[in-house]
Amino acid sequence: MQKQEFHKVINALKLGEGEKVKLRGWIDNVRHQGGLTFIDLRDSSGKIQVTIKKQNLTNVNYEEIIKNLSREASVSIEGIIKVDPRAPGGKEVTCNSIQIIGKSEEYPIRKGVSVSYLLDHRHLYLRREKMQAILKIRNKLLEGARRWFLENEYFEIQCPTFITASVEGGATLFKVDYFGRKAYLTQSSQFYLEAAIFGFEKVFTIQPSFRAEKSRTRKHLTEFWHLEAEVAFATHDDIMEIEEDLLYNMVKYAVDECKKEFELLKRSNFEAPKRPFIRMTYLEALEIIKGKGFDIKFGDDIGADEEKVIANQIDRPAFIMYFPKVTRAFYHQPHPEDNSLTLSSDLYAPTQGEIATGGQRIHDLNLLLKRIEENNLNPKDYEWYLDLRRYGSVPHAGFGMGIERIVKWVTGINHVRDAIAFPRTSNRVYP
RNA sequence: GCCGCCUUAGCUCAGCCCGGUAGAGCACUCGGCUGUUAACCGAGGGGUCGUGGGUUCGAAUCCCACAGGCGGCGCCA
Repeated sequence: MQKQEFHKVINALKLGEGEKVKLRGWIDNVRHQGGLTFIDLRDSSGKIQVTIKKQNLTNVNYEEIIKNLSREASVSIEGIIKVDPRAPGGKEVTCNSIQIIGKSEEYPIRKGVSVSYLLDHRHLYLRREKMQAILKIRNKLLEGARRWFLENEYFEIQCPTFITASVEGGATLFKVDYFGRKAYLTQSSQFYLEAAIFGFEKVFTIQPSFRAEKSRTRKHLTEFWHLEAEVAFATHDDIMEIEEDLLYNMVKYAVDECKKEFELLKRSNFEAPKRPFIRMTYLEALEIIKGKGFDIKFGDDIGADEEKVIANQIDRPAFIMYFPKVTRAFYHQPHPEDNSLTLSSDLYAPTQGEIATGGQRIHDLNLLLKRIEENNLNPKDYEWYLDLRRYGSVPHAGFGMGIERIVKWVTGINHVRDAIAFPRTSNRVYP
């Protein structure tokens, strides 16, 4: 298309009475009124009402053009800004000339359609204001994260999707046929990040992880975006401080940059979390949960109902520290004062629950081998990972955050599948 | 993997308990309307009631199986 000067809707709304505008975008809604037609014109920046009056059109005849003004048709228009209290937002465009760029068939997205219908039509639902707002906030959260990593001199590395060994012995991996060999889709880049710290020291990655669990919850996807970091010489305390500073700054950035989007989601009262974040031990968490009448004992995992107890009573993110060894994967560093505990923590967001997990990794070769055996795993599966402890091993720590869970928390939506453009769940790989 | 609910017009649902072969709203088509905000008013077209089997003179309706979807648990980020 020839390059032309068009206004963005957001800028058109700043102009005064009588100023000329050229706009292009999509018809969000249309209302015919005899010789008068209203369209809500939408572009990537917002919506504005355009009035098309029979006598004002210079380029085509009115009856001919309104036939093709269906929802989601793409159009370019020229007109004049008019201040009018009857228009949404107080301003509208009186149209002088209109051109249909692309006609639209009967648009399937309407009020009152079901959740599964919207998921089947996600490729079209994506253009609705609500989805746009969520994804813009997601975008700024990720931008905020990258800015923080850049300011703090981290190295961004990209890790493989095809892998051979599991990070968490237990979690279910997607199996793929790799030219006749068995391979899997990655569930975490942690081991690769650990390899990268020997040289880069502070590294991070933002890429998808895959879990072949048929989870039917509002917080699980089979393909989710995983923000992971690993830091040489860092302790468990250091890594919590890093998680806190990162999370605070990425949320603050999104809140500052997306005022309009938060307003649209009716979430203007959401603020960047207060600091410092809460730090409580696993044992303290158990006491709180017991206090609510739950029967839970040392060594038990914190289940969904128990997680809610904690999530609903915190006013800012909270670390739950020092999980028992029996609840954690083999690579976690034992607590120096209590060998049954680990130097690890889950990070909970208010009302949401777990959004990140981090901790200190075992850097001693013999201890790591011992833990592999205790977990009935085969050391041969972890040869290259063990190698990292053979050549200048250093204490180190890292964490992983679930991007969609953070988006869900920040935007207040009630399912992670709306926190990503094209969600993948156990029974959805389309569109 | 387990538990619960749902599946009837393009979409959202009513009808099912107490069996007699279907109805509303929205969308669509046509007509009307110069101030609508999910516009409105009038008319019209549109359904082998998820699939298979069973009971019955007769099944959307009762029974069984299967499939798909949604919600929750487990698992986790």
